[in-house]
Amino acid sequence: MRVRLEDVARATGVSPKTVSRVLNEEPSVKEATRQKVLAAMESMNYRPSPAARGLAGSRSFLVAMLYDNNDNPASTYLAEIQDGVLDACEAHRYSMMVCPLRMRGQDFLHRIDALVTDHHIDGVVLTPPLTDNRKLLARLQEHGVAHACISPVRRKDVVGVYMDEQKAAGDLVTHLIGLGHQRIAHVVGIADHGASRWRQAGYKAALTAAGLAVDPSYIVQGEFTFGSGVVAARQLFTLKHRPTAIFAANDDMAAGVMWTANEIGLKVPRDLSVCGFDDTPMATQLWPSLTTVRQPSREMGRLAAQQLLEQLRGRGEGRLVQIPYELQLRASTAALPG
Amino acid sequence: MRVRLEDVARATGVSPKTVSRVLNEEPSVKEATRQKVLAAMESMNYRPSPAARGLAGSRSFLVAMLYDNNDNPASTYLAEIQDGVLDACEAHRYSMMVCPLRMRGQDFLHRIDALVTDHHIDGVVLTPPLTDNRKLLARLQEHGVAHACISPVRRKDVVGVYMDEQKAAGDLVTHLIGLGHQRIAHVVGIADHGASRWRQAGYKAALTAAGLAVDPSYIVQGEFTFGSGVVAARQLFTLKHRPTAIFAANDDMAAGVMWTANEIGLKVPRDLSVCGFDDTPMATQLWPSLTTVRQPSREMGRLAAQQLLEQLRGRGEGRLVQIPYELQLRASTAALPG
DNA sequence: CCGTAATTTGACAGCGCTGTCATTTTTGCT
DNA sequence: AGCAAAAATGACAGCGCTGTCAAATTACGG
Repeated sequence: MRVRLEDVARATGVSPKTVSRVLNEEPSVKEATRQKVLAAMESMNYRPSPAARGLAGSRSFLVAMLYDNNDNPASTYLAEIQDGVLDACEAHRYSMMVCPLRMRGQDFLHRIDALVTDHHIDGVVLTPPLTDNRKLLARLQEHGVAHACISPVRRKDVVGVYMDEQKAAGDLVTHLIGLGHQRIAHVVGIADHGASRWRQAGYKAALTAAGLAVDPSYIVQGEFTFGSGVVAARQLFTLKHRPTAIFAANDDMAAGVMWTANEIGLKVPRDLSVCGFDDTPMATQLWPSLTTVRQPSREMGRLAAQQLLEQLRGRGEGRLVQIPYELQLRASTAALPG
Repeated sequence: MRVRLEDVARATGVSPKTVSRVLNEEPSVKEATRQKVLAAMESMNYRPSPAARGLAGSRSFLVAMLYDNNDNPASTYLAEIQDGVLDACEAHRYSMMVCPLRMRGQDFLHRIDALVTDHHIDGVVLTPPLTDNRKLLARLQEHGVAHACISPVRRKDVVGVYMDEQKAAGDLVTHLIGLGHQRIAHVVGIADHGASRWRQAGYKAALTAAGLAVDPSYIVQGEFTFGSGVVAARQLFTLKHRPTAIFAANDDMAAGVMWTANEIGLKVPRDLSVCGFDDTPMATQLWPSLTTVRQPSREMGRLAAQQLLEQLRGRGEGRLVQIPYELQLRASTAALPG
């Protein structure tokens, strides 16, 4: 049979309530009692029932990881974040649910409501592009559900992690400029994702800082997919003055660009430098290997969840942590010949 | 405030127990009553509390998706399966937990115990290579936890989905033979994974069927990773009679092979045909695009979960479904010149 | 050594649902 | 119409825990 809190109480000679107090790390328990109870829990291998705790108490010890299922079909990026979130949850004895949201249409707000009323979720971790959705954030606020964001930029009043993507993108483009490139194109991500905005801003800032003009015909819209990278590249390759370098807003699109270069017989990096963003596993598996920006996704997931849990514990704790990025200079970028 | 079962009961003029019966689709409820209750549930927007149901009843409406975290760091393959499983769960109003298992050492069995005692899991979906682990299966049996497998081959007494991987691998190799190749090498996956065994068996069978000898020096061990593909390829490329075609047991290793071919200046498919297995997104993103076998992972996840849930509903229902595979003949394989 | 405040502990009800078993209603048949 | 069997419903306790509030214990100052 299952070991219950009551059993631990009997074994220790205290009331169930006291055991409950120890379990929940409430302060008003004498140290000696706490030790006795903890020892008994340990030796009896007591494991509290999440269902009972959720039903009786105000907390469910459940957090959800939310992601957009429309623009992110099964990416390694999300899988890594999930891994990190799961890690942090386990460390704090929380459970995690994953919750894909179809962000087209409005019914995704109902899913939030369902999560909150059905499962009494204690908090959520938001991944881009959900972090950019005002309505979503507002609804969470309404429900009083704590949330942490994995965001491309700093936000006030929000805990989680962020990376200075604009600066990272800028550094990448500056690197290209340093290699002698002047005609540098940019493949933008999905328009209303913050990530697209900030990466593009970094691209423009770097050009401007180097005294180069921002040529609108060198900026083409993509949608973060391999296919959209192909389309964008084809468009860029028809330009009279073909770019000598292309910065794609993520690795998938960069892969599309490289694929298209192959298709029309351009040699990377001899004829064209290419760089991406994210450092997905693919980056090192492409030939030539892809210059990109490393996002430590797993770690970001872990940290975001950790901040969330900290906030849940202390109500008010939990910070917005900045994650350092790291340029990965690989074989897909090279000095402009001549 | 929350709408409870009792509220629905009061509104309908029946006892709570009857509403419970309707909720759980128990047979002994008069059709008229059922309709009344369902209508009330609908109009009051009643949503049962999973915590209460789990605590009071014998079912938790929770299934877990188990995967091996050691040999599968955040793959798209698993992400797609997870997506499918989640899909099926939602359709049946079940919740899903994800549960990575470190299959080295024995403590992963404790994690199973924990899942069962803590969360009262109703069933689990097993992904390879967990499906090959006898101890794991035995432990699940012990706990009386239903499970569905996503397996490379047919198994008796197990529900889930399977694909005839041996035949698929055979077809792929037969295709190479048809293109005129005779020196066909094989990069094997992790030794104790069923998938490795069956794919290798298919490779050998196809050679034998075509009257070709199986040359042990053409069979090299890999471990399903890109890096191991690189290592394997380097080894194969040092052979006196270099193979003209390489069948890698999955796409990642095939990518490694292609990368290495690039490295030493071999042109694919002119100098070397390469094929993989799985049809991950990468397959179409490589240059040249990779010939491989399509595994409909998402669908497999969905179906496996569906069979599991069917079994849970009917206790005894639930089948082992065969999934058809599909050869994807792409640019990485070509006829042997001369 | 006593009174008062602070600390620590416990009694008890109840979270929202389901299992068990008793009770009522309906059905089928003579 | 009348009876046994089957079908439908309900009463009630309790799943394992926590919130509330009261009781017991300890600490402290004079």
